[in-house]
Amino acid sequence: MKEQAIYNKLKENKLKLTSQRKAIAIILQKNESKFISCEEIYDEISKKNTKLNLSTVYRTLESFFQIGILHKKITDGKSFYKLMCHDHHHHHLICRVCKKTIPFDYCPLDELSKIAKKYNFTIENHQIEVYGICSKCAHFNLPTK
Amino acid sequence: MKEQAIYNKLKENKLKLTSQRKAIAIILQKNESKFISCEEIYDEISKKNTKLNLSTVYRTLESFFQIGILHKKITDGKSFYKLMCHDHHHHHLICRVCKKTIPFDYCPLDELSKIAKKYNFTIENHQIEVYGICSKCAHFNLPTK
DNA sequence: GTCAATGCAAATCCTTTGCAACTAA
DNA sequence: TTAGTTGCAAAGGATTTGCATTGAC
Repeated sequence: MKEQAIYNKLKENKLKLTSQRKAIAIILQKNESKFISCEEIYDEISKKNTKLNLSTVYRTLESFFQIGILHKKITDGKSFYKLMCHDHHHHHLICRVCKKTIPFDYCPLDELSKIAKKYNFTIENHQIEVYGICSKCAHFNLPTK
Repeated sequence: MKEQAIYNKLKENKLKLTSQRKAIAIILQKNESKFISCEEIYDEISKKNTKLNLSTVYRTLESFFQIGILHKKITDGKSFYKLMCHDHHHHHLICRVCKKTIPFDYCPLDELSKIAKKYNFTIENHQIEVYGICSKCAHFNLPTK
């Protein structure tokens, strides 16, 4: 998702384009390929230029999420966000060391729908996540936690 | 998982069988088909008979989880647990209203493994969860959040 | 000018921890 | 007897909130 696309989305949703939101959007873009936490974003911005408050980061990420430009994901009781690449539907391989995500197209939704139908269950959404170690981190061989 | 099986597991792992752990095991069994939170377990026990402390519940569930008799799952920054039915590998349809889980056998792990191989990614575990509304809750028609 | 967004500090929610007292084995 | 468990109260981490001030439109 490009910077301009983000700004347009904000406008569409009547959210003002503040300097803080710009800064956050830029960090999100830089990390387009991985989930990052509020704190990481906060640190990366405040160690450089602009001053901003942690709660602003929380509020901003939450509104970005609500207008549909972010993926959100909670691990170990902590929230992580990632820019939508609003292309096609996909799922991820997620490296537990570097947190990088590798998207893949495969999705067994047809199969899942059949199963749901059998139980009269109405699917609203689904999550398929494959955790492990990416090739670059393979040599670290860190313990699971 | 039966009560006795739980007690055996405790013994195997040199965990003492205390009255608190018994009480917690019983509640877990009563709720075998759904994920429940520490607080729910705590409430259900303390409103009746035995007195016990919330931190005991936290500690107990965590050790139960560590010896492999519980599934753990974090939603909205809150932990939920559920007894393992230590049968075969499976995934769940999860009702967002009543939190009930419907297990199903289908698992596309072969397909996921192929994908992982392509990226030299080593799979450690995977999660497939299908959220929605079960047939019993269908008429509630509650908003997503 | 107006209303939304921000900073700040305090509050909240869930969970963990230190330690002394207790209890299953 | 004694190591593992518990209760209690206090601490911790992540996130949220109230409110006065600021800033985008």
